[in-house]
Amino acid sequence: MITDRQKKLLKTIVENYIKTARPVSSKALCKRFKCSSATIRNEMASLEGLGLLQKTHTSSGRVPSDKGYRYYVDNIMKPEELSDEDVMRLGQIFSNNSLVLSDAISKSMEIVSELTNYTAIVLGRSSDDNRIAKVEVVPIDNNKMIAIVITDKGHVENRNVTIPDNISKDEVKRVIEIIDKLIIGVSLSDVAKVLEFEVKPVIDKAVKQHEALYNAFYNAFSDFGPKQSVMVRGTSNLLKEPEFDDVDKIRNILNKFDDHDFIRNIKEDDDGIKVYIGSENQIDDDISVIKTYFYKDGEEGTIALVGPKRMEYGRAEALLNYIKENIGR
Amino acid sequence: MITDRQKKLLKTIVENYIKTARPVSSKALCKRFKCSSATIRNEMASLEGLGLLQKTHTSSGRVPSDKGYRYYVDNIMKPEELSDEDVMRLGQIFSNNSLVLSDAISKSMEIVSELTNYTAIVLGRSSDDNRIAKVEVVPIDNNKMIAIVITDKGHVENRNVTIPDNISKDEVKRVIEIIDKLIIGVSLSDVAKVLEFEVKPVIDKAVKQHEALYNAFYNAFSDFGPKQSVMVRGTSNLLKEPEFDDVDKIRNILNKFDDHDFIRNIKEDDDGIKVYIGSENQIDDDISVIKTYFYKDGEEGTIALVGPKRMEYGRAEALLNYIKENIGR
DNA sequence: TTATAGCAGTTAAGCAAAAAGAGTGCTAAA
DNA sequence: TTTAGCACTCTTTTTGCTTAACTGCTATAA
Repeated sequence: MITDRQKKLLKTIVENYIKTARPVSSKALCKRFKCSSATIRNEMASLEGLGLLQKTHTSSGRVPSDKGYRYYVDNIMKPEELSDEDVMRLGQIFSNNSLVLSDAISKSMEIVSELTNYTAIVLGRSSDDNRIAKVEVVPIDNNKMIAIVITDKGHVENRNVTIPDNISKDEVKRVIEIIDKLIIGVSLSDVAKVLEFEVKPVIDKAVKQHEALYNAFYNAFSDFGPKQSVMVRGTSNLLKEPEFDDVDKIRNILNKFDDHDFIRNIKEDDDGIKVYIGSENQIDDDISVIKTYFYKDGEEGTIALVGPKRMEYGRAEALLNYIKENIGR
Repeated sequence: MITDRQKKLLKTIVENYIKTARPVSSKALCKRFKCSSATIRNEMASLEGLGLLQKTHTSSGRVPSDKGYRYYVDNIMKPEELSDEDVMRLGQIFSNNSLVLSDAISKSMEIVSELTNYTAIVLGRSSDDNRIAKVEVVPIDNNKMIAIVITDKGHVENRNVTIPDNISKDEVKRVIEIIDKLIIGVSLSDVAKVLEFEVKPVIDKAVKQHEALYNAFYNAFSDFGPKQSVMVRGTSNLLKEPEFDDVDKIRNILNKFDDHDFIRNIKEDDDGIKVYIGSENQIDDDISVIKTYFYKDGEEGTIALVGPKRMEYGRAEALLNYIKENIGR
């Protein structure tokens, strides 16, 4: 078990290290603990024995281990209040309610990245409970139409439809009517299936140039599935931190940020705010990721902050929490 | 004036340096020029006198100066043919014609970034010749509607409209009818003005709760102006090049990439393919930018590649050219 | 003129040794 | 349980030295 004094010591070391990025020496803590450096050293040795602290080399000061950060996050850290400035900056975004949800989230996370110097990630997709409420087809010229699909949750997608030559307007109109009738109420992820197995047979019977026309619409509509949008902002902020002063480390991290397949894996399904410290995430041993799931109006996804392991966990959590709550209005 | 042999020498040095990233020594060129290193040294000294070559230190081999690269790009380099692989990778994108134009451009530039290891930038906006062709308003629930605006060029934008409480459906309907009637044919950048000076007076007269309703729609519609979308992809690719092995340099460059206001300034209005070498661009002295303007169907913008000054200019130009031509179909 | 061989001079880069500084662990005493 | 003191360890910085890679220049040959 860990004593109260050890707990306080761990807290002080973690917070000191978060602030300064330098190993914390026993001497530096004498005043605060009103005892000699030797006493502190004894306690530090105990904490190291428990695996909560570590040294960067034999004669260095102490640094929290991953386990130490974990203990700090789980047992010591208290929820933090946002500063007035933080609230003010973010409030502006959410008070503008003509913004589409995904834009509001992106913008607010951009601001959080600025405020914290961490990298902000937003993963979004339309959730499976989006059902097609309306299909609108607008002709642009003889060969081109815009197909717009609106779901019951207010999600909008649009695609180009290229109409092959030598097809009468009537036939096009008939195809649109057929699709419109059969596709209303279908979930976005089922559109391709419904087109193939329910719409196609009807078109085959009712329309002359059925093959070409069907294909034109199928191409446009078949990819409404669960595409995930990816936003990564403020990568350079993160690199200002002193632990990222090594070219290879930077390259490695930026490679991951550039790899959208990798970033998509950051997806979080847990509704709480989760912290992944150092080796607990796949980015880098010096990095922590804090993230949470969100859902609103047929749009779901993950918001995440990527910072140094020396992250201000309390503040990061408060910021994510604020955004999450504002997403839910 | 520059002699033929000097021209050939400059060409060899530039291309050699582009390949190896190491200063080119006189000795290394003996074989190719069938003469002694001393002869090469004399010629190198002349080229240095003309400002086309420079040394990294007194006893180093030669490296092209900015002026040297410029001479190479303007007078020596020949247009390059794309390799079959390049064409194949890019062709896939443009053969899929249900992709919205902006997606096709983004995707193809992403691929170019992969192929070249340079950073790809796409700046896009709807051009001023987009006129509103259709306004569609879809109710989602009692308080929320989605307003969709489609232009004659096929551009689609959507916004949330939050309807204040205690307003009858009839009034909402009337407002939509008024807006729809007056806004058709208006250019996107004039929407805010038209709403204020033409639509508002009509609504004021015809509708009871005019103030609140007008504001709801104005908020949604007032920002259709020239917003510029920004895409930056493959930043980490660029950093693989050996000249970016310095942490401060990397930080400086990434800072610029993260700063979307800065990136927007990369905008190019010239229809040709332009090269900005080293100090000619604002990013970094070791960087070159190659870019061009594009326009298609009411969408305009800039595509750019950011690479080391040691860029394969011919190939980069060919790639941009290919994409530009395919945008124009 | 133009090209070449030879040589002195310059610089970067790598390596080892030395010196300084920051902290620790351990022991013995309070 | 706490503390003072001291030996020890490791990092960081500085310095000098050596090697290798080039160049510029000069004198000579074609």
